[in-house]
This record gives sequence, C-alpha cells and structure tokens, in this order.
Amino acid sequence: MRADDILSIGQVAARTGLAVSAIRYYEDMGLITPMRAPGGNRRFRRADIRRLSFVRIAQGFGFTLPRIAELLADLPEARTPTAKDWRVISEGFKQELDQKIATLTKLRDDLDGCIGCGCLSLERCALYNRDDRAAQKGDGPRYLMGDTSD
Amino acid sequence: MRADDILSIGQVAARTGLAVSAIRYYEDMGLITPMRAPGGNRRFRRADIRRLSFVRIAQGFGFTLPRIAELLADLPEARTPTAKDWRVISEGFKQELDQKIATLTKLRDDLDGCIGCGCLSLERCALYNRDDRAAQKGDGPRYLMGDTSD
DNA sequence: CTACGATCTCAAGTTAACTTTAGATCAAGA
DNA sequence: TCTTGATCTAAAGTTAACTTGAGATCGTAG
Repeated sequence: MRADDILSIGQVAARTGLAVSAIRYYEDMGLITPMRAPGGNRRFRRADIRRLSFVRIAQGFGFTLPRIAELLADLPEARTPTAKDWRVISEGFKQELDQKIATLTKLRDDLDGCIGCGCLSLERCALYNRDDRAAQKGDGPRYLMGDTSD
Repeated sequence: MRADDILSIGQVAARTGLAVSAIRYYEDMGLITPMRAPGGNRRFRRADIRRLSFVRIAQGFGFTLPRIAELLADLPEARTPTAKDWRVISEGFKQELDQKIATLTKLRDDLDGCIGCGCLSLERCALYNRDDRAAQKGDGPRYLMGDTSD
C-alpha cells in the first residue's frame, strides 16, 4: 500500500469495515468528498479513509453526524488555518473529549470500587445507593457519577 | 430530600433531565420497574433514579438500550449474587469501558499532538496523514488512532 | 468485443429511540 | 364537590442513520 493509493468504494469498505451504502451516505452528509473517475465511480484518497476512521470513532462515542461534520468541516479545505485558528477550533472538541473521558473514567472507577468493596450488589451498595441508611452501615468508598445529585 | 423519598414521574423528569415520555419508554424497555400508586400512577424510588442516571451516561457513550438493559438486568434482583458472580458479570462491562477509554484517550492525545506540532492542518499533518511523504518532511509525533491501518 | 461483477443514482424501506396525540383518570387545593 | 394540572394507556408519528431495491452504467478479465 503506497502513499499514492487511490481506492474504489468497495476497497474502502473492506478496509474501514463500513458498508458501501454507509460510505455513500456519509458523502451525502458532507463528511467526505471523494474524487470521481471519468465514468463517475468514486475514487478515495487516504485522507478520505482517515476521515471515515474518525467518523467511526466519534460515532462510537455518541457524536452525531452533523456534529462530526462540523468537526471535520472546521478543519482544512477552504482557507489555510493559522496555528491559532487550529487551536481555537479544536479546543471545543478536545474539551468534549476530556469531559467524556472524565465521566467515563469516573464511571469505570466507581464500578471498580463497587466490585472491590465486597458488598455483592449494586442495588444494596452504599456506593451505588449513597443515601440509603441501611446500606451505610457498611463502610468503603462513597461516590458515583460525580454529583449530579442523582 | 430524604432517603425514603418517593417521586412522581414529573419529579423524576425534572431531576434527571429526561422527558416524561422517555422515562415511560425506558420502563417499557425494561430498564426500570417503578412501583405504582393505588390509582395507577408511577412511584419512583432512589434506585430508579440511579438506574436512569446510569442509562443516560451509558447512552452518551453509544451503548444501546438493550445492551444497557443487559447490564442493569445482570445485576441484582432475582438471586443474590456472590462476590465472584459480581466480578464475572461486571468484568465484561468494565472491559468495554476500559476499551472505550483507551480509544478515546488515544484520539484526544493524538489531537493534542497535532495541535502542538505546529503543522497547521490535520489534512497535511504527518500525524494525521502518516504515509504522505510530502508531509513527512516535517518532524514531530507520528501516530493516530492506534494502528487499525486506516 | 463480451461478460459480469462492481458501481451508480434515486427512491423507498428499516430500526432505534423517542415524541405526540387522543381521550380517560388521578390527585390535591379552593 | 369542583376544578385543574399531572398521569395514564395505546397508537401513531418523527428523526437519525442507514439499508434495500430497481434499473442503468462502469470497468476489466477473457
């Protein structure tokens, strides 16, 4: 696979694990803009495959296609962004990621804590059920999912 | 708000930020099983609110409702699980979370790297576009999204 | 040149996750 | 009791993200 590879939609599908129909749909949604062969068939550059990979990952974390399109659209293409542009533009996305990582890590750690505390049940656990007085007879960690107060 | 609070669906909606219709839908999907007042109105315990919070978070990370139902159903209720049961049951979920955290953290860090490298464009960046020889004239970090090879 | 699988477009169908609507009942204050 | 807002059920509608289907064209091995 060389740097100047240009791929057909079927090859891109095989490589990314996406369905051919999904790739065409993403084009309709403006996520990618593949080139066209003289006959009309789509031709994909590496950049397109990168974008598609990005789409898959972002999607797996609950980002919508319009939101992903925004993220991808804010990047290069029209005018060349300055370093400052880049920083400003990506800051929002980075913050969203940081936020999600924080929430998820918290959830994961809480789960670890619950497994470790030996209480045997999420429902009965002081950790899961902070304010249940019966459960608070035991001790151990006391937190879950930040404090959105439920 | 005391530990024995029992809430109406509207109060739960206000507290969780979910729509009333969504809460009813979640009940239909088996995610929660609120009690009923003599007249038929739903009555929610703290445990229900906890479950709903869990649903929101898991959903934000792309888990489907059936999958979330599995996670919630595997927990207490029928028979009392042993510590070992608990560990085995939650192991799968924990691994999914770890996996997601790893992927997302990588993505975030890659983005950091790209912002920091001064190349000004994701498309042109050696980081984003690893195998593009033109871009590799510059130096800096070289990676993105693990190596799923696109 | 001829197959024949890969693609193309456009339109309609599908699925998950809800929301909306309609008409009836509940619940709590005046 | 009366009234008024909150809930109830059941069914139909909505939206996002695709998939499927129909019929035509592309493109490459023979």
